[in-house]
Order: sequence, then structure tokens, then C-alpha cells
Amino acid sequence: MILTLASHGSDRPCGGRIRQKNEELIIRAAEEEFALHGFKGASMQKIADRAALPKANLHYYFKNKLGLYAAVLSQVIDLWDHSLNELTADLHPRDVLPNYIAEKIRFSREYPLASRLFAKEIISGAPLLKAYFEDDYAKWFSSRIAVFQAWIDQGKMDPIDPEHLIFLLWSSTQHYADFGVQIESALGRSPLADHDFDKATRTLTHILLKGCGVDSSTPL
Amino acid sequence: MILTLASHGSDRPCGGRIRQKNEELIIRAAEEEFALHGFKGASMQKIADRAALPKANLHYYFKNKLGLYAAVLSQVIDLWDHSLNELTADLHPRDVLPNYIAEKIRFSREYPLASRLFAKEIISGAPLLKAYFEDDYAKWFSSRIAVFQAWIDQGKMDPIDPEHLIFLLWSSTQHYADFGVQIESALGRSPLADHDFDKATRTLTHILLKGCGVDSSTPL
DNA sequence: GCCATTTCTGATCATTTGGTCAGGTTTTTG
DNA sequence: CAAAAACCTGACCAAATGATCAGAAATGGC
Repeated sequence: MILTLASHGSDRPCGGRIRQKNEELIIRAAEEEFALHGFKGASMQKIADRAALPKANLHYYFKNKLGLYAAVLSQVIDLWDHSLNELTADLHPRDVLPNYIAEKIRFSREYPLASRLFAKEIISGAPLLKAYFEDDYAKWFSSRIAVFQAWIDQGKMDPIDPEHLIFLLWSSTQHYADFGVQIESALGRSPLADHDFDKATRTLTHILLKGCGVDSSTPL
Repeated sequence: MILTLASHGSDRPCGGRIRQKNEELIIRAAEEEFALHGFKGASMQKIADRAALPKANLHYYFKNKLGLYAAVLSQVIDLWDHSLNELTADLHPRDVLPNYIAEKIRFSREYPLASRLFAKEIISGAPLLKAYFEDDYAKWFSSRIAVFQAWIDQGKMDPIDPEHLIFLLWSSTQHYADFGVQIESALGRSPLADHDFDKATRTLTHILLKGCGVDSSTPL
């Protein structure tokens, strides 16, 4: 996704070797800082320190703070789009949903910063993502609804509100990234182990599939 | 809950008439600002503007920014404690869980700022809540686990991991506060109507109860 | 090896930040 | 009503903020 914003970097994949390397470096550092403190709370100096570059260098590659933020956010959305686009109506939810849940939890584990950054942006009212929500996301959302509705019409699952089921899938899996600290405290383990994520995946899959009336022979 | 921090206000319920009124006013303004921008991103000046008070006045009632933040956070936790402490093992989950879900969603709707503030704090690593998590929260959490375990032992529900069920209850309901903006975009309605929250409650209740193997005669 | 382009950065700027304080005003108390 | 306590705030401060820019340094094409 290309945020319609003068980010003067990262929106076009071209650029010299050095440029590419440093933009990557800066974006990585910025992701941490923005995920930790949000847009307003993050400081260019801290990002520069994290990237081990002089602050002025950031402004050589990115027009300003907002441009850098947009670049980071854009990369996050891209990552999402490229990672999670299964779910087609002709397959059976029994086969598709467990995979989707597992994939989503794996994503939460692998890219917690992306998830948290995104969460903070939305909690703040999503000023930069409003346009995205009314365009790409709206299309994606209604196409997903169609899939679930088809499954319902074919009697493959209970007549559940697809919208809220999507929210449930999203929230329950995302939670393991965004609220990781709280979960680690509750489970008394930091960081969480493979075993914890497996258990989470199994439990979620059991409850959601059974709850939606999707028959599956997945035991606990 | 009393955060162990010099907040020099709001931790003891005493104080003059005027003090009580103004602290309330400031905390309310601070809640909005902190929920929107997080601790680092919020500005004392903006909070003062929001409360229609001179900035210096904030520092009369609260030692510093961190003190004010702690006071706000403490109030949020109190609100939680006072609003959601049902769930006892001798009752049947069929009767208790729907109520809990409904209550939690109602809370998300009524106090979205509290929810978002809390979410941002946790996403940021919960520097102020670490102590709370290792004390009060850990106790609460294990007592809740005991309730679910009892239900499982009594055959009132499937042998599900109680920990992850609690996470699921938390995340799915909380979502309607924290990600309200995204949900409004997806549903094409802003703000959401009674009807939306009812539907959310019904859908969640259906999926979670059925998914946990709690027999209930709640139709869609 | 030369020159154009890209890359880099120290110094600097205006603004905003959290925070202080002296001295005022209002409210409460005896 | 006077003294004491509580309340209020404009002016101010040092530090940090995002941003700029001139000119140095490195790089790459020929």
C-alpha cells in the first residue's frame, strides 16, 4: 500500500544501494520507536540514536517525521497484504480457518512491532489510515464477508454475523502481539515459548470453529 | 488501585471541595489526551487547554506529568475493579458468561477512553503497571482460572485452557473500544448504534459459549 | 583521474516541552 | 473580621523538539 503522502523515500523501490540500505535501517529503528511511543511520542533523535546515524541524516532520506511515519506504516500494511490473503469460498472453513488462525498468531509472534504500531495508530483515531480504511480495506472487508456468507448459505457454518466474526478473528489473534506484556505477566513467562503459542492456536481454533458450527475433528 | 507513585492527589479521597472538583476536571482532560497520544506524546499544555485551566494550575494539583498519568491510570483500574468482579464457580457458565460478555462490551462502549489508555500503556510495555501485574492482577487472574477449571471439572464446559479463554474474552470485547475507529469504518457507521453493540454481544455470546461446549438455548 | 551526483553532518534555528516560583487572590477557620 | 490556609497564575527557565542548510566527503560513470 502506498500512503498518499510525501514520504520521499520507500514509496518507489528504486534508489541507490546506499540509499536502500540506510532507508531500511532507519525504518527499522523508527518502527521500534513508533511502536513504543506512538507518532507524537516518538523522537527523531531517539530514532537516529537507535539507527546509529546523525539526526540530520534522517532528514536527508525522509522529508520529515510524518513522512518517515508514513513510510513505516506503509511497510506494515504491505507486510499484512502479502502475508494474509487466503480464505476463498470454494474451500471448506474446516480446512481454511485453522490455517488462518495459525497464520495470524504466527504473524503476531513474528512481527509484534508491526502489530503494535498499527494498533496505536488506530487507537489514536487512525488519522493516516482513514483513507485506506475507506478504500482498500473496505473492499477487502466486504470480500471477506462474502466468503463467510457463502459458507453460511452452503450450510457449512452457523448463521453468524460475518462482520463480528471477522472482528473476533482479528482481535483474538492480534491480542498476542499487542498485549504481549500482559500475557507474559499472566502466564509468568517472558518471552513466551513455542508451547504457549501452540496452546493459544489450538484453544482458539477449537473455540472458534466449534462456536461457528464448523464441524472438525480437531481434538484438544 | 493505588499506584505506588507520588501523584500527590487522587490517591487519598480527602481534600477540599475545590480540590476535588479541579482534580476531577484535570483527570478527565488528561484521560482524553493520554488516550489519544500516550504518555510521552501527551502535552501538559494541551491537557491544560482541554481543562480550560492555566498550565501552572495542573502542577499545583499534581507533582508532575508522571504523577498525573499515574492518577489517571489508577482511576481506570479502579473503574475496572468496581465494574467487573462477578464470575463465581458455584453458578453455571451458561448463566454467568453471557452476562460477563454483555457487561464487558457495555463497558467498552461506555468508557472507551479508559480502555484505550490502558491498551496504549500495555503496548508501550506497561512500565507503570508491571508492579500491578505481578501483584493484584496475578491474584485476580489465578482466581479466575480456578473458576473456569472448576467448571471444567464439573463437566460444565469443554476442557479448554482457561488462560487462553480469559485472553479471548478480554480481547474480543475490548476490541470494540480500542479498535472502534476501524470497526466504524468497516461497518460504515459512525458512531455505532445500539443495534451494532447488541449484534456484537449476541454473536460473541453464541460463538464463545458454543465454542466452549456450554450448552445454552440462546438462538441467534 | 576528473567531474557530477549522491551521501553525509555539524552547527544552528524557532518552537515546544515539562517544570518552577514568587506573589497574588480567594476561601475557610476561629 | 482577621489570620491562616488553600488556591491561583503570569513570567520565566533549561532542555528537548522537529527542521534547515551550507559545505564537506564519498561514490560512481566515463
